[in-house]
Amino acid sequence: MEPIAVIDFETTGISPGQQGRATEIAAVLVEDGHIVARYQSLMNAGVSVPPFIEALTGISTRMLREAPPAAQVMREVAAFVGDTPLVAHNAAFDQKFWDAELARIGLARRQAFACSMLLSRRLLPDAPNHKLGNLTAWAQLPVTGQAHRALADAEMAANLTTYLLDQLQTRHRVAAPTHSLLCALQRVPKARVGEFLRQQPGKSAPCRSR
DNA sequence: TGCCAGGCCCTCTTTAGGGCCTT
Repeated sequence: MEPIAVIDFETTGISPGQQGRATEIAAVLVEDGHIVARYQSLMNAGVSVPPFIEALTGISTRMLREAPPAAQVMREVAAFVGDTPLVAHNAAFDQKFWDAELARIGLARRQAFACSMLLSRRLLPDAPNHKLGNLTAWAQLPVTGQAHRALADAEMAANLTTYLLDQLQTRHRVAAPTHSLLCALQRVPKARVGEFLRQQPGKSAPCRSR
């Protein structure tokens, strides 16, 4: 599969705007199932961190005061990612902040987002739920650090995405899944996932027992 | 004044409602 960039934001709220700004971002580049590069930074958008968010993330207003400006961080992470296709867990959330923070510095997103949460709902229906931390534990993937910090969550989402790609290849015998396939799969109604996967071209031969 | 995210997904649904998931 082509390289992908998995990103994760920490923010002051649930939606961009006056009450919602990014406080931290991480991006990891994944090639051939391995994380090959990492970017992580707190960012100072001139906002205060609500007590609930500080308790959740450990990120305080004082930490942000000492962080580089949000505009500088977004320019750096946008350059780090380039045109690499994007992935995030519950990508609708991260996409909103990615687009909003880029717009503040006059930039626009150039690539599509795939969502590891929508994909896990389709490919891991037996999981007890689809929270990132719980999926990581359920699939016995590595614990990458403190949950609700951007780099740890981005690495967990990257590991989960690699796991989902492995499921596509070994369980569903899709020979060469692409980011475009992930974007299409996440929009397929759950009841039609099996039919969709059976129709994929380039499937490898069925496994034969010895 | 009152509201305050929003798309996905399931079901005791479809002329709707509520939980999930992200911070």
